[in-house]
Amino acid sequence: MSLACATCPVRDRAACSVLSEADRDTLSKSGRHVDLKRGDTLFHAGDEGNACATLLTGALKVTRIDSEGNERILALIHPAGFIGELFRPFSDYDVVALGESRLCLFGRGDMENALDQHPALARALLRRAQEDLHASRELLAMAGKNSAEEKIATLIMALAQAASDSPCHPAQRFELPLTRGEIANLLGVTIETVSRQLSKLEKTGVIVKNGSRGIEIVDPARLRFMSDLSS
Amino acid sequence: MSLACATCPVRDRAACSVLSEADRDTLSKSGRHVDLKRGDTLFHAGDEGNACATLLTGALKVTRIDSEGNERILALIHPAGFIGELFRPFSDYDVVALGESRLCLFGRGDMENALDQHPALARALLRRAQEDLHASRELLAMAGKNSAEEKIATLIMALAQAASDSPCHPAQRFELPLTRGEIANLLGVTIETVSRQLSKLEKTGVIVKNGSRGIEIVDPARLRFMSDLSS
DNA sequence: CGGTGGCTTGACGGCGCTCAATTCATGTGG
DNA sequence: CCACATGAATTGAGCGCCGTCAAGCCACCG
Repeated sequence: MSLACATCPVRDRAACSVLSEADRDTLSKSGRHVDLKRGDTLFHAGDEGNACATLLTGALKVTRIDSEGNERILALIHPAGFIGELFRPFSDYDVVALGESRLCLFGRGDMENALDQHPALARALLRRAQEDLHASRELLAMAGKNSAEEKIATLIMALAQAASDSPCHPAQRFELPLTRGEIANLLGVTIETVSRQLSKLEKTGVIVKNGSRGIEIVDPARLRFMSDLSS
Repeated sequence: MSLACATCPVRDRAACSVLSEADRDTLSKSGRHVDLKRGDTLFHAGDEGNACATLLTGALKVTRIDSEGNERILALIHPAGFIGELFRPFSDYDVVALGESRLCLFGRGDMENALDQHPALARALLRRAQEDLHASRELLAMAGKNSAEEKIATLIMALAQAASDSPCHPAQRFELPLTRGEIANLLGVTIETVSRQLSKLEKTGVIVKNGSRGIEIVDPARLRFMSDLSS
């Protein structure tokens, strides 16, 4: 079952884009597509990590259950992202779809073989891993901000950026891939605080809410000022 | 100037440990040792990232200055850790020594050549990157905990673990590599809160303070309970 | 129609931030 | 060796943001 790399929505950005046409076709023979809907689990914490995947469309969350039984969201995965701990016997996290998502799934062994045969692929994955690390540190910086207002503003900017097709400026209107509870969890605040902050942003004319998930950014400058990103 | 890999303190754990004796010697010819003392900067944010390094002894912090001019600590590097963004034109973070530290420094070009010639090295670096990612997510989980008590307890456990030579159990006595201000910064609380929490831990008989940096863990079980790590 | 899950809004109290004073540790010059 | 300066750490007092608890709203669905 060969994959249609030619029509892949992330063919220019995913790790496999560094391979030649021929090599990519070879690798594609060992992969397959997987479709998930919101709430579907791709990997369970504790499973043996014998698969990895590239996200084509949709969004995923990486979570862990802490000792009190609370879910903690530790990362978001966007299209072209790579998931899979190649070097641990077990995966440490749950990976769950936040919406309709399509992935390109590979067996661990196949991927490891491909890594050995194609140094360029190893470098591409290394690059991805460093980008993930960067993203995680961004998240850490966001979680460390003192006020809830700052956290929410920063997250909205980041999600608007991710929802945009242009890498340079954020989408003006978009749908939050996360519920209030997930936002709260990610930022380390409560649902009520998230809800209040969003209401305040709407009342002060910075955003407009469309239903519970839709966001329209009315005053990007002020939003950016509130989040004051250096990056 | 060849490096003495044979006596390297992290020769079994660093990325280069996957190389054969001969290959490691070849790589070592292009590297050199660097010694830093507390406060010395290894990389500046904005510098062109044309070097990378493995930490042999000591500890480093990875920081960024936010738009308000406050330092934010985003990661700690312990011996055998690898530093260097191989795929970005500029480094995004400052990397500063927390104490007397020794590193093994390589030029970016040399390292990239080595990566292409030795797939095993690329895989080792990929593994390290995933470990860094894991550590960053641990930090994120810690920063997201609600109470300051939990954060401090978790950090002390983690630092005790890092200070121990045994991978399974924490050191009973050790020196904090961080000042109160750095701890506060890392955890997203204030200096005063850190100080108060440490005093409370001492008053309740969980730890004993030796000077401003020394920590002795008297009741590891209670400390672990307070931090309730699942990992 | 009632039930369910997600979201919003309000009232209240506590944890931690702010501001401020004091103590401690360290190094420097007389 | 002491006096002093300097910076870090500790401790206290007061207040504000946000967490907790609770009630109500909205959309969707059986």
